Amino acid sequence: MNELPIQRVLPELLDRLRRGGSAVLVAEPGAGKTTQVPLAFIHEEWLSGRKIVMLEPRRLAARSAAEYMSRMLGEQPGGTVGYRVRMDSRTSRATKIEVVTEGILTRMLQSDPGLEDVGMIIFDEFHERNLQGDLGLALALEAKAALREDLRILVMSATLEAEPVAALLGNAPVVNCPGRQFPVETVYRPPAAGTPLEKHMAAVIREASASHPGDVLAFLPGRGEIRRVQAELESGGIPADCVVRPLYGQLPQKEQEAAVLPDPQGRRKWILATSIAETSLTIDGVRIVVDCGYMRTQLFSARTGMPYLATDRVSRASADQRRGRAGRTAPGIAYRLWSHEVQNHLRSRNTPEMLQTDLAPLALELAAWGVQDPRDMLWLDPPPENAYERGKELLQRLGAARPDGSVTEKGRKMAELGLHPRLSAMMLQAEEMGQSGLAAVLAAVLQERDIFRAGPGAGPDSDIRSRVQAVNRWEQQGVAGSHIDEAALKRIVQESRYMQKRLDTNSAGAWQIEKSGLLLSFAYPDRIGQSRGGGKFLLTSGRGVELPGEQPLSREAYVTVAAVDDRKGAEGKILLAAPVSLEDLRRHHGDDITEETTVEWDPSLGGVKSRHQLRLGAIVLRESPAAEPPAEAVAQALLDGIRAEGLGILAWTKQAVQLRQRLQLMHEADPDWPDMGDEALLEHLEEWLLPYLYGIKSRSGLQKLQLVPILEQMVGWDKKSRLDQEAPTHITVPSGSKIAVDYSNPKQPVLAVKLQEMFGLHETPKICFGKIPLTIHLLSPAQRPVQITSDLASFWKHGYFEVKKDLKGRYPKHYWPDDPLEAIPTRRTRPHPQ
DNA sequence: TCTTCTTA
Repeated sequence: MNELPIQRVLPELLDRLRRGGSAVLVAEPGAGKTTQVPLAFIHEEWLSGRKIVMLEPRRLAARSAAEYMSRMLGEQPGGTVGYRVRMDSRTSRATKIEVVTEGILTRMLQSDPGLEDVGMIIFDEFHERNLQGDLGLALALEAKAALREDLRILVMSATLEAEPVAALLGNAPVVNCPGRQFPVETVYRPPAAGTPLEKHMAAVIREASASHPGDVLAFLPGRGEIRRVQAELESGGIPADCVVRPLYGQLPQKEQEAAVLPDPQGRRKWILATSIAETSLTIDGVRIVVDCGYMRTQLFSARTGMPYLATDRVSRASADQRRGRAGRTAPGIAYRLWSHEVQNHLRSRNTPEMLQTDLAPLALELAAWGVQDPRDMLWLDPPPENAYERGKELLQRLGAARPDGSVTEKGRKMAELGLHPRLSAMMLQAEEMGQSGLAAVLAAVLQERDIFRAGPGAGPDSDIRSRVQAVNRWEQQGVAGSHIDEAALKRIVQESRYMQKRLDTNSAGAWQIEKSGLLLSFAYPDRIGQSRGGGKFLLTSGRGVELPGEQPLSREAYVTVAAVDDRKGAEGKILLAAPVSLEDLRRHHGDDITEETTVEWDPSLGGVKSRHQLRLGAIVLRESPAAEPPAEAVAQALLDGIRAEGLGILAWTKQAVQLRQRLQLMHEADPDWPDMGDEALLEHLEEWLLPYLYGIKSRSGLQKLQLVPILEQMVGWDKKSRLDQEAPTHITVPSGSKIAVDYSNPKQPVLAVKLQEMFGLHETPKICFGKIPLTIHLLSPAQRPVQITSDLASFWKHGYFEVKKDLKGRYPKHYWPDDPLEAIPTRRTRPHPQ
C-alpha cells in the first residue's frame, strides 16, 4: 500500500505535542489524517495511561473512523479503539482512542471538568465550525487553563486559514499536509440570460454525461429544485444506460441508498443532490460534478425566536468541496453554473453556525458550566448578543435559569438530558403528569426527520398526532403503514425509548394523545396559537402563522406550534402542531395569564371600546365589556382614533375651515403663530383638543365638537383680534359689498368680485401687515372670471380696455365706463343716479 | 411545498 501523505508530517506533529501544549494540523482531503493521526499517538509517554478523544461532527463518521482504525489493528471497535455516539457506544477498559461526536465532549466536560482520564483531544473537521465543535473547544480551553495544563489539544482542519485557531490556542504551531486527490478540471458555465437555472442544469448534465465518463453528481438547494430538474430531464428523455437518482435528507432511506450505491443494472447515475452529498455522504464512481452554486440553510430570527430557511450563493470553500467530489476515484470534471465574475465575489467560507443559529442550547450549557458572561471565554466567533440574550430569556421562561443567568436545579437536569432545552423542559413536566412516554415520542418526532411522505392525493398534514399514532401502531402491531419511512420510524422508536429510560421515572402512564398540544406548550410557551380563522393563528409571541393548505387542524381554536418556518413579511408556515384545550391552558399556564382592562379605538365600531381581558401573551383568552373605563384612558383612545383616521373625522364647517386657513396664512408670515397643517395639528392633539374630549366615546360625539371656538381658544384672545385685522374674513369693496376672502391657498388669498364693483379702487388691497396682496378674480356680470390680477393699478391702465370691449359686446345693457377710476362702482346693471 | 447536523 502506498504511503499516505500524512505519514511525512507525523514526526513533526509528535515532536510538537511532546513539548506540551497544542497544535493545528491543516490537511487537504485524502491525506489520511482521521485514521492515521490518533493511532500515531497511542504510545506517547506523556499520555501516562490516559485516553485520546477524537471528535467527529457526525455519528456515521465517528463509527466508521473507529471501525477503520480497529481493522488496522486487527480488532473490533471497543478494543483499543472505541466510539461513543448518542444511544450507541463501543468502549472498554482497554480503549485508548475514543471517537465521539462533538456533543459528547460537552457532556463529558460537564460531568468531569478536569477530564481526568483524557490526555489529548483531537478536533477533526473543525473547519465545519458547528456550534457543538466551537463550544467543545471553548470548554476544553477553559479546562486546560484552569485544571489540566498537561491536556493536549490538536485541531485538524481541511482548509487553510489556520491562523485564528492557532492564535486561540496560544500561538500553537501549525503543521501543513498536502492531500491526495485526482485532478478535477473546472469549467464555468453560467446560464444564458433568461434561461432558468433548472433548465440550464438539465442541459449541462446531459452534455457532460455525453462527453465524459462516470456518474454525475449535481448539487441543488432543495427538494423542489431537484424535482423540477428531474422532470426537465425526464421530459427530454434519458439515455437507456443512465438513470436519475434524487438524494436529499427527507428521502426514505431505501431511495437514498439507491443514489449512493452502484446501480444494480450497471447504469450510469445522474444524482440530483442537496448539500447532503457535500460532506455527509460520499459516493464512489462520481467523475462529473455539476454545481448550481446555491445552498439552502436554516437561519434563526432573534426577533421572533423562530427559524427560517434561506437560499444563498455557496461559499468558495463549499464550491471547492463539491468540486472535489468528482476526483475521489479518478480524474474528473466540475461544471460551475456561474461566471468567473460571480466566482470572484463569493464569500470565502460558510458562516459559522454560532452566528446564525438558536443559541438557547448554548446558553444552557454555559449556565451549567458556570459562565455568567460568554465574553470571558475564548471564541473564534463569540455568540452574537441578540441571539444569546434571546436564548437566556427562553431559559428563564422554561425555569432553567435565574434572572442573573445562573443555572437552576431544573436547568442542570435539562442539560443532562441532552436535548434542546425546550424539549428537556417538556420531558420534565411530562414526567410529573405521568406522560413521559408520550412526551418522549413527541420529542423524538421533533428531533428526527419527518416520517411522513405525502401520498398521492393526500392533503398537507401538520398534525403531530398523526406521527404519534404511526409510532403507536408500530409499537402495538408492528405495522408502519403506507407513506411512512420505516427506517425513520424505527429511529424515532429507538430515540423515544432511550429518552424515557434516561428519566429516572416510574410514571409511564398510558398515552393520552389528546394531551400532545399541552405537553408541547411546555416546550413552546411562546408558540401557543389562537385561531384567527382560515387556518391562521396568532401566537402568544405576537407572531402570525398559518397552516399550509386546508386540513382538520384549521378548525381548532387553540394549537401549540412546534415546528415552523418563519417568513419575512408574511405569516410563518406551521410545519408541526397539535391542538390544546382552553381549559388545559388555563390550568397549566395560569401563572402566565394576565388580567387587564384595555380601552381602544375600534375602527369598525367608530368609537372607543373598553374591555376586560384575560391574556396569555399576545392572545386574548376571554374578554368582556368593562363597566366604567377610566375617563383619561377613554380620551386617550379617542386621540388614537383621530390619529388613525385623520383630522377628517372632526366636523369641519365652512367657517372652521376658513379659520384654519387664515391661521395658516398668519403662521406662514410669522412662525410665532401656530402651524395649522395636518401633521402639526395631529402632533399636538393633546394640547388643543384633549380638554374637550371628556364625556365623548364615539365618532358621532367627536362630530358634535364646535371647532371654531376650540381653534380660537387655541390661539388666544390677543392673536384672535389681530387675526381679524390681518386676515379678515371679508373685505368691503367700493360698491359697499362685503366679499368673503378665499384662503384655501394660504400663500395666495383670493378676492372674487364683479369687475363693476371695483370701479374707483386704485390699488390692490393688501393684508397680513400689508405684506400679501390679494389675488383678485374680476368677474363678469354672470360671475365668470374675466381677469386675474394682483396688480389692480396696472389692470386699469392696460388690461381693462380689452376686457371692456369684450364685455360690452356680451352685456350691452351694463355700464362700461371709459374711465373706470372715476366711475361709480355698482352691484347692479348700472349705477342708480342719486 | 423543508438545508444539514447533534447531546455519556
